[in-house]
Amino acid sequence: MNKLEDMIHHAERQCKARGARLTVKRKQILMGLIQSNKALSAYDLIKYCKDEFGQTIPAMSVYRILEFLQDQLLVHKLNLANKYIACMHINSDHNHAVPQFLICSNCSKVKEVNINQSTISALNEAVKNAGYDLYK
Amino acid sequence: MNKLEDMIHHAERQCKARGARLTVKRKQILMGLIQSNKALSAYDLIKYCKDEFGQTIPAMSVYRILEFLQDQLLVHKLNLANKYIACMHINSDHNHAVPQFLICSNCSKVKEVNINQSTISALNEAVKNAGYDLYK
DNA sequence: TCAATAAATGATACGTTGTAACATATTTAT
DNA sequence: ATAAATATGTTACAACGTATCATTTATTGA
Repeated sequence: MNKLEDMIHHAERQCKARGARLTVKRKQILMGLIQSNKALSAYDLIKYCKDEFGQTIPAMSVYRILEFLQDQLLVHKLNLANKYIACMHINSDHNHAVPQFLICSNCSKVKEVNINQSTISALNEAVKNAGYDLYK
Repeated sequence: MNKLEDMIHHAERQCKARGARLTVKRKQILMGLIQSNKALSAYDLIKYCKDEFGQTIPAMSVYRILEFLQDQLLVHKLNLANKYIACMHINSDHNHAVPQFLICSNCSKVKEVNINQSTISALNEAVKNAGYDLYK
């Protein structure tokens, strides 16, 4: 199986089903995120499109494309970092819970996990009982 | 008990023990991080010092101060985001394991957790067995 | 088919963030 | 008190993010 092709194909059908268009450039950006397998900045993706497809896409367009991909639930934005990662559930039919990320402070590895609200609450409670507060 | 004062006091003794100086400005930056209780950017801290102490600290100085505070194990840097948080263990004597952060993709809440290497390895293994790769 | 409309992308300009290089001030030690 | 070390300031610039307006490309309906 080719995971990349699978995911792109699934993304196309998902867009079509919503009456949205997965244009060439949008597809390229999405491919960049899927292939890189890590969180990328908009400018990382500009570089990727330049290197990979010889396409010079202006920053503004990349930001708009990323916004579009988020709306289509194909991409997550890490607000803290202004970086983006492909949703790991693109080609599955999981329901999209609130995504959370484990981020290594050394190497910036990111692990997407879905944690349901009750678990979050429990964690909150446990931390509080231990005499700490969650960073907010 | 006053948590802030405790932590500052502990930080001062810790610096002195290492032959380092916790100057006024360094203390102010550290206080900002402790009080805010969340991850801050250098420019957030410039604003904090301006608002709180009427101090105008140049960006360069803030970056250097943050580097110093990291060296003293008083502050963590979230490399992915170029933001900084006070180490939650400033006034305890826990040994400093590799810090990890749970970051909410919506509101940017950050939870610092210490996970030992064997747990990380186990997580890695489990994820792999499930047919996924950790984002890197 | 072809104008009218909507959707997508491009260009320009500017505010914010991060850092390198060099200069000054402050502290420490002799 | 002076030299050396430490801490902070200044300037200039590169990278990142976005608002505004302009242009191109796709879709629709007579």
